[in-house]
Amino acid sequence: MDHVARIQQEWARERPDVDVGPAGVIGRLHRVAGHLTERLCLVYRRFGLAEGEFDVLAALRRAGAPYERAPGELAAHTMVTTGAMTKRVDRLEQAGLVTRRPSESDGRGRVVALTTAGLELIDAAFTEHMANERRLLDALAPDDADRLETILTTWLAVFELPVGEPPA
Amino acid sequence: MDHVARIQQEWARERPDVDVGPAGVIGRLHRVAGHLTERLCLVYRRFGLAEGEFDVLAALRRAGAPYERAPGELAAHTMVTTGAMTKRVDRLEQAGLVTRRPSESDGRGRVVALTTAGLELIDAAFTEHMANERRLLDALAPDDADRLETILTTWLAVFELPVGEPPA
DNA sequence: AGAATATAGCTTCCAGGGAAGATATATCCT
DNA sequence: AGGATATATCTTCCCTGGAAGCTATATTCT
Repeated sequence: MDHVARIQQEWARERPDVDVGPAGVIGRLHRVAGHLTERLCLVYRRFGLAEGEFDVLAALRRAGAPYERAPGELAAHTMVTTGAMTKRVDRLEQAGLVTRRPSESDGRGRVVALTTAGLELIDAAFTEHMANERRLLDALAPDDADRLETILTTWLAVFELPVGEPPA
Repeated sequence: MDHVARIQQEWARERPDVDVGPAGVIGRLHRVAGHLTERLCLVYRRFGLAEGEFDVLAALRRAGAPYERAPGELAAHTMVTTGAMTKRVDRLEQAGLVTRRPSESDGRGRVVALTTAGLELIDAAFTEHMANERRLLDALAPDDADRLETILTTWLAVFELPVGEPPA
């Protein structure tokens, strides 16, 4: 009997007219996500990074050399608003991990780029980050992990590809 | 090919030395959780509530008549600090949905209680909230939903019951 | 009883993100 | 060409929560 099951039990007593079945899946999903985030942040912090900052450096690193992207692109990739991205880049620039310069092709645009220090930091942090995720996932049997990924992929598609992939 | 798969592909190109398999499950879990939160908040907002406020009212409602709990209890139930709870209760008190009075048995303690307006609001909101969760979950086949709950229960136990249930 | 410690809640300060608007540049249309 | 609209980013203000410390009350121990 876990925390979520206790909550469901209380609702069943207080509101027997309502079906609280779905809260079992959704409640546990949120709690698992929260615990995972907490554990992942421990590794980020060892490198002096907050979660959002790690995300930005990772998005730049994934872009490949010369490790550059526009702020708007970064915002879209990391699911935050451009206002939040401005502040993240401010902090990373302050820390000497990225630079910001005007775009050559578009006077409105800026280019955010990893510095050498930023590249080295994210490469080291990412290696440990993935090892950390591996350890966390090892709590599940491999079959369960596969099945979980399949089901989540299905569910995610409902939110992110609601009318089918564009026909290319 | 969803967003998470694209990210994995980019990492595979840039960092072929690292196994990015676990990011498939963990990344999708976080994204699904984020989308669910967004959808759930839409219902809360229809009742003028933020997520945290809904959680507090729900915790009070689940307690059963007379719908009272100590702030510290509420904080533990909803996984926030007592400082955050003080401010949530401030807002709910301001809105006339809860009252706050000194505890009779412990001079240090306070008792937070639903008002009639608070009780009516959370009962109406909870009914719609569960219908909303049901709709969201209906995107999955019933078998998948069951399997998902089972796997998440296993995983959650690793975080919340690390050394086994207390022997009662 | 009286001192030391523990507990409950609150206050203060700070960090992070969202929303809306401001600014500068680009593009489109006549 | 020139005005209207669109786009990219930044700025400002606000909301929420965390961390640490404060105050009042309880409890424990001598």
